[in-house]
Amino acid sequence: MRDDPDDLHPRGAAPAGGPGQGRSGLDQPRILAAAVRFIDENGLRMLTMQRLGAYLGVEGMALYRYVPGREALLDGVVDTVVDELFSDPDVHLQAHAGWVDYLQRLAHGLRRIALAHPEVFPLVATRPPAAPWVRPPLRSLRWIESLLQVMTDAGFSDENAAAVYRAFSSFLLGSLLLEVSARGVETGPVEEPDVTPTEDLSRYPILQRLEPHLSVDVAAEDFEEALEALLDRIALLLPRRRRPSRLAEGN
Amino acid sequence: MRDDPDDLHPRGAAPAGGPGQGRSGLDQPRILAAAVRFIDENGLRMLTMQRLGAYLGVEGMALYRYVPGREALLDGVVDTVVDELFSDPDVHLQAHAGWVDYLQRLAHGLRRIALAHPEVFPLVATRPPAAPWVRPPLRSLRWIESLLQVMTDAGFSDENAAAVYRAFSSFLLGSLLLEVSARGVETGPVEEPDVTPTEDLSRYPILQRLEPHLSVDVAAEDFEEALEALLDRIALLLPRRRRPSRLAEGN
DNA sequence: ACCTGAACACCGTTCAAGT
DNA sequence: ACCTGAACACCGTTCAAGT
Repeated sequence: MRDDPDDLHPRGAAPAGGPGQGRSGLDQPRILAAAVRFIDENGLRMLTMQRLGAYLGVEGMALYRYVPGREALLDGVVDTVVDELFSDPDVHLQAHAGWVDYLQRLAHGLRRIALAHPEVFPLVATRPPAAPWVRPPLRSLRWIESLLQVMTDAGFSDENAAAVYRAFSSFLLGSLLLEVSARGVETGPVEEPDVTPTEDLSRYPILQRLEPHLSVDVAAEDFEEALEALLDRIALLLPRRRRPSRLAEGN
Repeated sequence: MRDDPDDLHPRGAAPAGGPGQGRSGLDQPRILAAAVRFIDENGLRMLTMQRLGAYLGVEGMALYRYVPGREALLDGVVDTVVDELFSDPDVHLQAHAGWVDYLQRLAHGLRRIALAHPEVFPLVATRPPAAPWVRPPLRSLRWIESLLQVMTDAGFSDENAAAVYRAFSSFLLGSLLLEVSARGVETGPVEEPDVTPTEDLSRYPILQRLEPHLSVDVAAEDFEEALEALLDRIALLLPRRRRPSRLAEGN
């Protein structure tokens, strides 16, 4: 995934930058933002070059002047959404009160993104990364650098910092994908009122009994608990010196 | 994951199937099995009705006699792959030596499936579940029932059994999707030898320094460790009575 | 400079027609 | 009973032509 925004709009040699550049004000960032909104509103399956064109008041072919093709468009959508982290006032590349605070803010920032764009997140989760050491969902070189920086500064070895990045990615990927996929089925695809209502549950008595417990939405609590458990586990990697006690505190 | 569309043929199989019901021996299970093999060999992006037809020695439209459409075909592919759990000699619905053994075998069974079908797994992870309480990747009612049965039999409350199912799903989803996506980029899409070799790493000094640690494949070890940590966390949910000590032991 | 019409190869899907 | 040819609506993509 490209992380260099300059690479994305290579408009060389500053053009006439006045208010009226082009009739429709088409533009790569504008197209990507429109694509994100389109997916949010209509679902990924509805996104087609021609429909996105119409959404922007233009024929589909016009987009090819700004985007190399559909695949690149999807990559751009993923980058656009992940880059919202940079404008999240509660998440900062630099300022933080220790690695625990940093990872907590980062995790919550990514959760906000996933919940704001539930139809986009599966794309964030499954698009093949650009390099083997880029792990979804934190697929931005700047953020990976930042995380590794914070962890090594906090006293983690290089190896452990890398392990933390992997474990953190795995946690976020699992938690958030599970949450958006559960949310997605609530507001599911508008189907005919199933003739076989929810499949025959009578063959699964335990499932039937626990159904209330399984249907209740405790995703937020689950996320907090799993995050705390992960942070505790990470803290155990620190050299013995002065490991912050993280058992039972109230965040 | 090939990108050039020539020569998409089954590796060893004769096009005409078994003893003759119908000329081509077409059949829903046979079509689904062929689809799985096709995706394994050519990647999900290459799967089209016409190519799958050709793969089976038939025109694409012939498939519509056995499968309602492409979406249903993909659902069937997911089910087919997950159902491999039933024929895994190391995983059993009933026989097991306690819940820890059960969850360990189940986790490793799903990991084997993910690694055997890395191109299918993203589908297992992201297809919208049929019901809100079905969580990927363990999206089989029989297995959900089995897991809940084992956990409640082991003394977990209904509520905790449900929480275990969610936490277990989240762990598997994150770990396995991360692993197959990393594996997928190793054997990535055959691209032109990037002119900008791996993007400009010089702007990310920590990333550059830790690159060896990030590139090394320790997915198996990471999986074991995260699984052990999860099992420890689950054990804490048990009533105080006689909780098996699970701190520091050799699997 | 920017957009559109027309064209091409391919897709999913339906259905009458063949065997 | 099972498969195919032909047809339809829609895709992604290219490119000459319009403005």
